[in-house]
Amino acid sequence: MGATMHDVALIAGVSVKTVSNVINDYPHVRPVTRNRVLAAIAELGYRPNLTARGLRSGKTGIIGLAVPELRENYFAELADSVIRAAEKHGLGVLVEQTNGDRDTERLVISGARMHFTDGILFSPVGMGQADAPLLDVPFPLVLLGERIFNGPTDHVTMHNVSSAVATVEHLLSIGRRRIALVGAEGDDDSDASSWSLRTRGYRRALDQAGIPGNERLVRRTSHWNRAGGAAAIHEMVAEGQEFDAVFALNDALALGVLRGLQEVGLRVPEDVAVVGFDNVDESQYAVPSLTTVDPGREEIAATAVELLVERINEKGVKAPPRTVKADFHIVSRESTGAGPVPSPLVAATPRVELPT
Amino acid sequence: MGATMHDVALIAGVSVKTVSNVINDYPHVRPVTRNRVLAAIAELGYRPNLTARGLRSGKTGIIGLAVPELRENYFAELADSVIRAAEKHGLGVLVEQTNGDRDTERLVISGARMHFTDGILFSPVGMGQADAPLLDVPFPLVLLGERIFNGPTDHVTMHNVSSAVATVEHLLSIGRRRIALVGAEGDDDSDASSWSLRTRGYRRALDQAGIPGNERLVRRTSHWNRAGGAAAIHEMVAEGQEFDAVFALNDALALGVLRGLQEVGLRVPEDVAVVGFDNVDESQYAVPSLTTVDPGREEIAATAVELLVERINEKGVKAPPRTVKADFHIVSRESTGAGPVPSPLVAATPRVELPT
DNA sequence: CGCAGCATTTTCAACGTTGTAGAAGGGAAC
DNA sequence: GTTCCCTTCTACAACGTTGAAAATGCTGCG
Repeated sequence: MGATMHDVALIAGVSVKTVSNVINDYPHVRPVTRNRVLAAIAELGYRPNLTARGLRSGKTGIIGLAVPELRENYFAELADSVIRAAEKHGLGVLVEQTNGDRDTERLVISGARMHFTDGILFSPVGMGQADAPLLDVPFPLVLLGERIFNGPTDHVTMHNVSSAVATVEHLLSIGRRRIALVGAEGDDDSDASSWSLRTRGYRRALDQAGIPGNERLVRRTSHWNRAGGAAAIHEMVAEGQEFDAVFALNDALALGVLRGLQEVGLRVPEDVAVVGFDNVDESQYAVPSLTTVDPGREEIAATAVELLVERINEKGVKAPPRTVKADFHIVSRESTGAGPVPSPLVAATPRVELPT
Repeated sequence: MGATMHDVALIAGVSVKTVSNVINDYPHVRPVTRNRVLAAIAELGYRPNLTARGLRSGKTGIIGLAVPELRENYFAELADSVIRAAEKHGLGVLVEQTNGDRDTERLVISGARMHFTDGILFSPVGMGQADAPLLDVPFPLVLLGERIFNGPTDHVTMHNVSSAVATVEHLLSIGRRRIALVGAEGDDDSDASSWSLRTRGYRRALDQAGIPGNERLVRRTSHWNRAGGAAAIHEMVAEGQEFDAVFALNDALALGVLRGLQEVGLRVPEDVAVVGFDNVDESQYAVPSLTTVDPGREEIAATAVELLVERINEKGVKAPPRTVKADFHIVSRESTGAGPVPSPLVAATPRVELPT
């Protein structure tokens, strides 16, 4: 197919190593020689074979990103940010979809398909805390999300509890007292999943405000999508529950909540204020625009890539695993009564936490 | 880092080639030997080095996908489909973002960063028909979209004109006569861009119905996003234009149109029916749910991957470039009067899908 | 017993690149 | 003039794998 270094060397009348030296900016090459080589490269349209280079160097310049599904807005936007962050390090990103399926996730980190990559950013959804030992893999791996804590790898996550506290405080500050939570996944919020952590923040904020919790206002949903959010509203209304605010555990749920409220004739924010979580692009275009928690997606992506690059470059160093939590803020929009201009509200806390 | 074939050979007491033979299921290996090798592989946790394999074989098993931005729903969903299609062929997908920038797009197909891939799926937005010659690259390339036709490569695209005709016919069939178009990008629709083709379909359908076109109802927008769609509505209303339907050239615009209509107090679909284009996931959850053209994204992705795989595997064959257009259908939902429950629908060519 | 025919395994070279070692050439210092 | 150093360039080997071809050993048959 393409010309090789050998062809270039032949035309330029030098050794292949000299061609290599020119390409890699080795200092001791005479300008005359350099130009001759560059001319030959141009003439042949030569491009270095990255596979061969990768074999020599032991690196490919590619990192893997394993997420559930790109059609979920949050992960598409995360991938977008990761690709941009990786580009700054000169890295390409190979995207793998796990569908949130535990077996697929395990396959991905088994390295079965990922051996072309220098390391992997992994956002599990199907695997849980019990699978933590499986993360002890022989290649650089950075964990994203909330499914597994205190694993053997670096971990980038968000302030789930404190941002949920801040969210509820925001709702309290605009006078709401009967605040529903939409998106619980069970009755036991003692684990470290997103829903549990955010639910604990919700309960803590109510406690601190001296407001008695109402378990009828803590709604489970079959899925974290718009249908789930809308269904939760219909259920609560059918039961005759009274509420003046909804904290949805992600934006997709919140958008469904907005739809559900419209369908039952409740006004937002006059009758019910709504807050989501994730700050996906879409939230700012909803009707009304959606107040939401920006969990620091850009920062999460940039940090994750940086940690991975460090692990890749200092392979020998068996430094202890690090955990980083991104700063969050609440983006206040129409669904909680803010004007059309978004205004950041609450800011966050320390970033690096050492392993416990 | 990892164990090599050589290590396995040493432990199993065979040559490296025998290890290779076991791994590649070469038939003439004694079961005893095979088992010994497999045991050694298991013991060492050996994984073949794909880089070395790639160097030998000249292939990497990775294809590139170059799209504008993953945060645009359509491209996220396209990437999702492409990754799934590629997986069926045992291929990984390296995703590159061009931001729709012409120079970045040219860089991507120059092969500067993509040399690790066996071929590229390329969805240009910044480049245009004039850049067609640049697509004559020395590696397999499959073109997606409408920016460039009759180029030197395989091309997968959609039925822009006829699906736009069908869309307008759908609006006519429910009694609408003053149909606005939102998303034009200029006055000259003679080129082959998405907007031009769809706009020509719009005009043709009106012509065929004997309805005089009203250029005041053909609206340009700064961007194909929700803000652009909403702004177009506000402008038309401010100008006092009368219209009973809107054909938005993509779903993002259509969602903005829905918002704009609500803001000015027009009901959908009673006062104004709305149709979008793309059938992104989001469209089915809008309020009201959005009637839209499904341009056959799944089929486009699967076809594009297949064409690329063929080119990769028959590299010598300089077969003439092929063009494939995916089947489309119109998905009828609430924004044109379809109820939430499957109801009588207006047919479109060549297929119609019932609302979900 | 010798050899063809086959199953099994090995040796060798190659994919395209880069690190290591060192050779060739020129100039400065003695 | 000799020695030493510096610049510039080259030869060789190696990264881990696999195709081609050759080597080994066994079976059956004349």
